[in-house]
Amino acid sequence: MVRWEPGARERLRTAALDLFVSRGFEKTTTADIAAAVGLTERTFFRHFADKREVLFSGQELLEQAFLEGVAAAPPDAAPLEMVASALSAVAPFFSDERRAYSRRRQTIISENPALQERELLKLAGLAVVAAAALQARGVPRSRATLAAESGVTVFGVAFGEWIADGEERSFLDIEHEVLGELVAMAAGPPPAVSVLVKGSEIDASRRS
Amino acid sequence: MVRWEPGARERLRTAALDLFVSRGFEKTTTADIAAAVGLTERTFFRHFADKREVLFSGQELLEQAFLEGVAAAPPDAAPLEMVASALSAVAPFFSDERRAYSRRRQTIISENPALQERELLKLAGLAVVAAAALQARGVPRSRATLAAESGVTVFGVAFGEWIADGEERSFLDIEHEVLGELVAMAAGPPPAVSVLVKGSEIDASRRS
DNA sequence: GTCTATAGTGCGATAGAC
DNA sequence: GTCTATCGCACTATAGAC
Repeated sequence: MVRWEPGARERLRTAALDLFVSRGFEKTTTADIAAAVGLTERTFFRHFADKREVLFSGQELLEQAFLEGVAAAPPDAAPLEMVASALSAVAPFFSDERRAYSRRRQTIISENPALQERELLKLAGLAVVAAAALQARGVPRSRATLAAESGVTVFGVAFGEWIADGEERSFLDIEHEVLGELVAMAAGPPPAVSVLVKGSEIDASRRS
Repeated sequence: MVRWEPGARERLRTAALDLFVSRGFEKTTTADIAAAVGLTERTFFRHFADKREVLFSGQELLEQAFLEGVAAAPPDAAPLEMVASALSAVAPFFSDERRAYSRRRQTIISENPALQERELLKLAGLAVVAAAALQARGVPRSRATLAAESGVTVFGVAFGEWIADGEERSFLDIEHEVLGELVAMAAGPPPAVSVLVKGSEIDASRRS
């Protein structure tokens, strides 16, 4: 007789999501989750730093794909092209078979501010590693940060559309459509932007 | 003799920051903070929903300024021009006198992931209200979201530069420089982006 | 204002795999 | 023997219920 079944991590993850769906996140205790797979609360915390983290595994894989995407862009690629490449590289994670699971998971997250916080932190982490990768390819710091954050914004908006009710386009298609929209938006207005501050009109345009 | 001194909220806020700076965020308990201003832990929680929130008051004012900025843009303004206007509208919050305080506060936040999470949630909230304001001015949902998120990205990057060591430019100047960089970056590469997915080159360009 | 549930930590003990 | 996963227990702080 084995003292412990293998794959405790995975079992905890699936049990947690099931419990969150049926009872809600806050009404599920870490002890509940552990008990559901025949483990103790203490063991839960050896696998996950905190209760929320059980919903956010696999982040490292996303980051890795993002990095590989940046690296895969052609040598003379502009920052936004590297970002586009990174976006393409993560698309395989969001296959049609995964869409139902993602929707279930996102329902839980959208109901809990604490989980939204964690999600935002993970996205921010993605931007940080992407920015580092862009810098490593010679993009200046400020521009690398901006490009990486924009990429993550596109990723987030695309994800939101991908799991929307009735949506059937592929994640990759949506990503590139959103990226195209971002580029079009930025290209739209003239570089010199005239704005209103406290009622008085000023010229806020800059040439660097 | 007064039964309680006025301005409990403010006193709690300043005492909290002082304690966080001297002892660190995690080693400061909510009871410590309350005791420092002669109140009970229970009172602390009547003023702030949780321990982290004590560092994030005044968010409503920022949101309001952002909204007013969007509203102040000319009737025919493009989405990014409304965003530029919103960015200008929040600049007065970040005067030179405030810079030292902002640096102190940010040091604490950057040392604590839990605080970063809260900060990200607040920024996301800013994007949500801004997106709603843009939609109210006729910008389509997807584009409004994208513009609002980009605006918040610019705000965040600008804030990071504003509190950087040795930085002396005004917040408004930095904001518009960063916005200009975003526009330049988007204008740079051609709309058709060729990317690599899993080793095989594909054409990911889209014309909407 | 008091009481209590839950999250999360520290440390020691145990049991199997190698 | 070492390494790793588990358990058990005592403990604090947060946060919400009463």
